[in-house]
Amino acid sequence: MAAPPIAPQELNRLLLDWYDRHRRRLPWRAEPGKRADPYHVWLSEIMLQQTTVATVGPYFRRFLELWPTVEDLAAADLDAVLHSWQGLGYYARARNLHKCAQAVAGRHGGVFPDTEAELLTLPGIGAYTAAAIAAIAFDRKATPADGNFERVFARLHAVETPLPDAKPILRGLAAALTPERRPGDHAQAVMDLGATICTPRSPKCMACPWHEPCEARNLGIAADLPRKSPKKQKPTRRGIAFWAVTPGGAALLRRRPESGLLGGMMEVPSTDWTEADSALAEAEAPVKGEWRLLPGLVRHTFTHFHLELTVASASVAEQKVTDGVWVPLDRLGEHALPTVMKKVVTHALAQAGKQKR
DNA sequence: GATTCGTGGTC
DNA sequence: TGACCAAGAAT
Repeated sequence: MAAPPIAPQELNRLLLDWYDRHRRRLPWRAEPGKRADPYHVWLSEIMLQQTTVATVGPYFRRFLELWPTVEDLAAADLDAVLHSWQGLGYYARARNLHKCAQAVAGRHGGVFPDTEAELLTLPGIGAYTAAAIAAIAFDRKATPADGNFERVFARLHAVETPLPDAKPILRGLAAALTPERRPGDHAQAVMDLGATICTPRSPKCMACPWHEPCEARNLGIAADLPRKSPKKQKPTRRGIAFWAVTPGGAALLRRRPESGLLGGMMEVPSTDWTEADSALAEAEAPVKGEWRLLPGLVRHTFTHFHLELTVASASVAEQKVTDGVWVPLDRLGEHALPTVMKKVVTHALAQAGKQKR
């Protein structure tokens, strides 16, 4: 049984009417009817990539305190940017953020380009983010097809093709509904709908402005869409982290390579992380010492593997190291430590402290 | 086109 | 407890 036909204009009227009444107040949004600051929109969109609104809030506010304009951000040290980004994850975003700020400050005199095509040329801005900035900051007709869009339109049209194969189909369906009038509000309306009503689990269909025309709801399969292709299971990698502390109370950290996993962030030196069992390999330690394995494990899960780190500890004299820096324990907070390394530090301090007593 | 890239919350 | 999930981009 096909759902009763409904004109695109009517769908859009229902959506915008709902949005005007239920619009979320978010730190990066302008007051109703006003144009948002493109710098704020860009910064928020980068932070929001694969990251929840609740997590982004404090980071967004902190970045604006530290760097009120894109030119301030462009003039900052990359280390300072990475440090402020610590805990947000996907650290390539922070490196590209800095690059992008420098491009905007340099090429455009601190003014963001206002077309999708130009935005797309900037570092860290892909198809989604270019469309989002064009629509939200400049009210241009663009379709930022994020996960919310995919879920909402998969349900509205009962698309049963699993993701990611369904992406181009869903993007087309969304684009067909993008209006000439208020395209920015339209985009934010779909996102708000996806975030608050058309949620992944237990969608609140009774409160949805598209309750009547939604094909998936009419079929009773709204909560089952979008379907997704099965994911590969994550392997477990293991390694030894070397916690070296001097009598003066300084620990050895080192900077990770600029690209790849946790690129540019600081770490407790460790062996490679491999799927093979890891024995205490003193030859791989960053400095010589009487290394002892601490009890327990540090567990952490990345996007595509589980990690189990065993921490080895040694008390050593402060010495020159080719690759690393000695950091006083009370100044660890000044360095850009990803969450997994904060876990290592916490575990090392707790267990090594116990041993001493 | 498939992989690589974090983290915290939720059920 | 573990798998899934979140306003994706780069390679």
